[in-house]
Amino acid sequence: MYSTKLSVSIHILSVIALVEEVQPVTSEYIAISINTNPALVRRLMSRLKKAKLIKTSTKLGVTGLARSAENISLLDIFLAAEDNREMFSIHGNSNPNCPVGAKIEGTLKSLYDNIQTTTEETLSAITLADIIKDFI
Amino acid sequence: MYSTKLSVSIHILSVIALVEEVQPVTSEYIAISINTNPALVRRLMSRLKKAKLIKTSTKLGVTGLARSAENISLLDIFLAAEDNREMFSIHGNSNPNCPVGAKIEGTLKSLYDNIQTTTEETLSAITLADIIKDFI
DNA sequence: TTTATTTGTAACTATAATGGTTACAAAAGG
DNA sequence: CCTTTTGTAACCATTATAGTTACAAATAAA
Repeated sequence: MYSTKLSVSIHILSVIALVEEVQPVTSEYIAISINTNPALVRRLMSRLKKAKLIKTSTKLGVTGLARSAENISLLDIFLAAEDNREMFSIHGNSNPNCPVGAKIEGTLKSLYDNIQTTTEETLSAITLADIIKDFI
Repeated sequence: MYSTKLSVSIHILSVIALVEEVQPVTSEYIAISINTNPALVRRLMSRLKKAKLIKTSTKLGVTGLARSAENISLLDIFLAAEDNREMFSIHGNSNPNCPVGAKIEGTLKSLYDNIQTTTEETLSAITLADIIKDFI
């Protein structure tokens, strides 16, 4: 189970998408909507900025999305938000003197890689624009 | 990121599938292949038994798969192994006096439900038989 | 040029989950 | 009966998460 980083990032981007036309938004403004504290929001903002999803400026705060909501996919947000993006963990250290132990890591790796690819394709088909329809 | 429970469960089931014809297998035998300790194996065995994937008996150990490897899907194993099966966590406690905060939980829930369903369909298309081909 | 504001980040804390381990009662084959 | 093995409870160490405080650096605007 992944952390709430993706969920909170979607929340952050949604608030920005809805307000960017009107005014720059600060981490404090967003934090009030999420009901958490500004530093936590800035930590995620920093990731979103590095992933080129938002524009920020000291003194002004977030000045807007770096791309249109139609061009930001859930996969983009996921890749920006999560450190450990692999869905399943593989146990290491299996016994090499056993037919299963000797090959299990490789087998699981290629198995999981395929599943991961399929899931990421699903994520890339959904955009921020799809999501914010709910809030308008 | 999910725990290694699915990976270790696949390992356990693979060893059983390969050896069941010859002899019953004990948690200790399996633990040696995984390079861990028998209690950890039994903890997972207990789940696999409750999910009706394996047959066990005190004194003998694991007496075999409860169904053929062709009829055990990765989804079956996943559901048996993991407690928290939801892929993404949702942050609670958002501010209801904000258009986004008021609806975000519901929006994320239905969004994630759809993604989850798609991923689980992928898992259900893969069987234990597919996996153990690698070990034979 | 100065000032006020906000980002960006480091450091620390509490809590929860994970993987690992020991221990032992209960079941059951032989 | 006796021996073996499951099934489970109770710990422990480690790690990740979410939350929080604090502050230097950047910068818009007066």
